[in-house]
Amino acid sequence: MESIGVQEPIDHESRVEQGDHKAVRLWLRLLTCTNLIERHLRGQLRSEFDITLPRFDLMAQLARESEGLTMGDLSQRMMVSGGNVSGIAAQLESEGLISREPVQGNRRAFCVTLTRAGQARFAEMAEAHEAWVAECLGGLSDSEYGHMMRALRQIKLEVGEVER
Amino acid sequence: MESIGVQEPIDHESRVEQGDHKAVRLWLRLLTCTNLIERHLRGQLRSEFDITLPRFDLMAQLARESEGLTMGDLSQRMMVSGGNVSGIAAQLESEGLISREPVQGNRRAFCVTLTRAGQARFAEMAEAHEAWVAECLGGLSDSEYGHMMRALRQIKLEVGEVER
DNA sequence: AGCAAACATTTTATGTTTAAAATATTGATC
DNA sequence: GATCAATATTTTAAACATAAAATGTTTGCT
Repeated sequence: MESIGVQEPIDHESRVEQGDHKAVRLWLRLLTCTNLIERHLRGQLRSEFDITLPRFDLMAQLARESEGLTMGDLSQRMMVSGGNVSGIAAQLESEGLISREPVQGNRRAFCVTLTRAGQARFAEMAEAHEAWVAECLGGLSDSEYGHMMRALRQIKLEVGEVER
Repeated sequence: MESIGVQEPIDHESRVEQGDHKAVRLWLRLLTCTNLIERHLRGQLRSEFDITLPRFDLMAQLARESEGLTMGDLSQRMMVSGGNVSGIAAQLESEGLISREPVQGNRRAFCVTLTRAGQARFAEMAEAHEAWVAECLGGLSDSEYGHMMRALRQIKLEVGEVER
């Protein structure tokens, strides 16, 4: 095991110099935080359930839609490329956690759903996942939570504008 | 959770339940936001300077340390694995943007620095980068900015505790 | 019907990222 | 001074990610 950054955590954010702008400082802190949590969740999923974050993510999307989703839907919701979804889905299918069946009336598309085994497996994982996230983010007050949610919504809108 | 009584009050149960959902919602929003910005910056760096985000990040770490950094320092500060830094540094070195020289007194380590060309190149990119970040995050009020910075610092601490 | 454009997915090539094993060096201890 | 653990880096294998080309399918248009 390599165990990076286990000791004294020197990261993006703590090395920022005074000359850097407010926005950059916020961005680096945002990035650091997200990376830390993502790394933690990835490690937990791996050690507890021997699954990767992208595979968990795909299953989570399906768990919200009992009717199933097409590959394209998954690509959109997971915000990754179609080719990527193909690969991840192929693995989950080979493990028997999802199934891909033809859609009647459209022979281009597949309808992807969780198998019975996939549902059971996901239920276990989701409970643990929720607890891990709560450990990381549960310490915020209601007010802090509200501020964060509002600010993030605004940021999301602004990035959308910029991309246009 | 403590769960002292045999019959748990419904509102306590549901409060916990709700709290957990809250944390997950915040996490998903945080992740989405960060990914959106990261994707934007990655695209801009690619189209404007034909460089990837990890390469830019490595150069940014070096730009802050005129004395240079070892590969291990870089790994820690970039929060990526050592093997990853090896690959990225090899590319930047072959492009003449960084140099890696032996450290006197420690034949294991390398001292990595920006070359003259690397400094010039980074200066250009950093200016554009700051503007792109400001486009995404500059719309927040001072108060919102402060709330975000405080909340993120707390989250960072909590994740650190959890990892221990 | 014929044909072109759009759609849904997979394949391919390339590159990033990680974990783990491998290599080599250093320092401490006996 | 021999040995062993810690350190610094590279290499390897597997998973993930993207863009772009390829493969089929559907729809609309004439």
